[in-house]
Amino acid sequence: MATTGTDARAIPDLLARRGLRLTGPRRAVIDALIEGAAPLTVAEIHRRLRAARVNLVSVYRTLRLLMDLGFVRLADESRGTQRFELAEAYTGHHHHLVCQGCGQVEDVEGCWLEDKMLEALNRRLRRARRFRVLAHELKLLGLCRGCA
Amino acid sequence: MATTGTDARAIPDLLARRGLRLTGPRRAVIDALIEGAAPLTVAEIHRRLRAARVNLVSVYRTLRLLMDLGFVRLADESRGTQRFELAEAYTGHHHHLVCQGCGQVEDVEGCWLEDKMLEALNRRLRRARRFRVLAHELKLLGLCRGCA
DNA sequence: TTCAATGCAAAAAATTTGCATCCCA
DNA sequence: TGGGATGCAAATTTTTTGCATTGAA
Repeated sequence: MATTGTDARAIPDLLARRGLRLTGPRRAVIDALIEGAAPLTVAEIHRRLRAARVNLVSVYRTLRLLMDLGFVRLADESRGTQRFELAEAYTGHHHHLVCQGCGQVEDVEGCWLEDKMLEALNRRLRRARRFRVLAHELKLLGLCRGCA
Repeated sequence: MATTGTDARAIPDLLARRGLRLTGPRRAVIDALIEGAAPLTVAEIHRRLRAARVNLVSVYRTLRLLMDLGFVRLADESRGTQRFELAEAYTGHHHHLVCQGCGQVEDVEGCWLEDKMLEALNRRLRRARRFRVLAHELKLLGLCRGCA
């Protein structure tokens, strides 16, 4: 996981400051996202939390909450199931390597898209399509070590 | 839809040439993908086919078949449900505008990523991560006309 | 005519909701 | 202690599978 940006370990405090309760399941889900080195599915998070005996439904509910608060985002799911990761404020801007063999997703730090190109593209889409670009995602598809 | 590349109307013939049967549901799904100006969900395709009385299961099975044959690809689903579009051989290389308001997906023709940048990136990932890049997807997230 | 393809029903997988109980603030 | 959060069960939604029937070649 890219480690630029704010420290995600502050998220529990931010939750508390908003008047929300800091419970075991919530701490556990946040920890799993911090420790996970890449976007995780609900099932993967739940599996990592089996020691904490957290209910699957609580994983779903906590992720929804963290999404609504902007701490977590949906990192594009490559086959059917959704994958979640910390918001870019915590991970830093990065992109994804998606293995077409096993479906695993890895992060790649940084961004290779040139600002000038992005600006020109945004202007053009704003004018020609009336679409306002707010963010971008680049996904590199291919084969990982194991699947090559 | 970008219209560079081979004519997708040849797909039925290609199916037949492979010894597969050209049935009503298959023609209908292919037509829907050709006429649809952007990646479509199974539900959207099924809705467009209600006049032809095609079973939902046949939509799923036909899409799977077309995927396996390389005529169709999974265009990244932005929220839960998968979206399908014709392979790049038929649509031409393009990227997607995804509205964060309504979830609708539009195509943008062409590619603004520079070849040199892509090549450098591929070399670097091959060396540093042993990941072999075969394709890329760029998604521009924002707000469409209606949702702005 | 024949066997692949379809439709219907039902199973499986993924996600959400209702409600009684629990426990953080 | 009170009300938000959890867990369990059950409902929804999305996708897949089994099997008898149909229809394209």
